[in-house]
Amino acid sequence: MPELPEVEIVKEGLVKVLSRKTTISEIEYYRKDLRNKLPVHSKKWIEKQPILEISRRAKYILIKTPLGVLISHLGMTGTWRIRSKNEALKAHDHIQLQLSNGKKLIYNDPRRFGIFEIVATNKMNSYRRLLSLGPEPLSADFTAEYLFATSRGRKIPIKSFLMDQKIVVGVGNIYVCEALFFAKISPLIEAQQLTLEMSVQIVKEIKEVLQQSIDAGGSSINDYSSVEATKGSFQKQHQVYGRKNQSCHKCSELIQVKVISGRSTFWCVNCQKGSNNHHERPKNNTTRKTLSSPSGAQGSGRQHRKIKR
DNA sequence: AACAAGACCTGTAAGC
DNA sequence: TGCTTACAGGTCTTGT
Repeated sequence: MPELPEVEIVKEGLVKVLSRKTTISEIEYYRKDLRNKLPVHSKKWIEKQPILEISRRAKYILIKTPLGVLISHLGMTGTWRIRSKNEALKAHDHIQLQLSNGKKLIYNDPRRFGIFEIVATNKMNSYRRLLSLGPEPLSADFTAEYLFATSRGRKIPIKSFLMDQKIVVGVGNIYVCEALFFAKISPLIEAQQLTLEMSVQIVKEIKEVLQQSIDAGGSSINDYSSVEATKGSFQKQHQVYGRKNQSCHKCSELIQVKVISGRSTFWCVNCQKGSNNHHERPKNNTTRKTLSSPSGAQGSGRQHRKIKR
């Protein structure tokens, strides 16, 4: 479920609930593992300790105390929510954090692709999952020059390249499709075919689409929601993701879908160049980003919600 | 080293 | 209606 914008929203939700004053008084598990075995002995590094900082690195949420850092990755279906008074546990509620102010935080994760680990604070710099991650896409380190240089000699599709967390973090299947649409570049071209000019476009559009999604509260498809259970709305602005056979908002061509390295990939063969797909017709670009104007975006009206009788 | 494909899980929706 | 299959926001491992 969660790419960088969604993880960022969840992290902000945790910031609102936790602080130096409000600590985690107790960590409780309702099963013994997610993707990793749940940490038992190191719980004491977190429990009753002052919260120094809550941050995000890539798709990981980090809750730092003097002794330990609690690490949460949401996998595909992980959520954190506040458990209201007398609320019964639900299916797939795996972890509960009792807070010093009486509130309870619940981690729910049907598919259990998530991660929940505790690392000694003084060993964080050698924590394996954060080693060899690429730059944050919204940081100044993620530049066109960097993308151009790292893509030399790489034959994998640009789409797969951008989803490689060693290259750049936080970009997943939704936002890579969206960013490539705005950059007008086919997901199929080899990474090494990028020109510097194309790199400029891609970097610009990745930053823009991620920031706009954060501003919209993320994309809520199926079950994603924030800690306070609010839904994001960015899915309403998706130009290609999840829009198979619907018409492109820019040129009306039908949106294509193809599996690339195991993930469904959506794009417009007409707007996105390099699909070894001929016509490069310089479409008169009247509608650029319909994004900022909620009035635009509609196009063909119907949303990809099922209306099943 | 680089790349593709499969594995890990469960729920939901589509297809028959 | 009910059974079967395909697919889902992400890593991580295995094999070529």
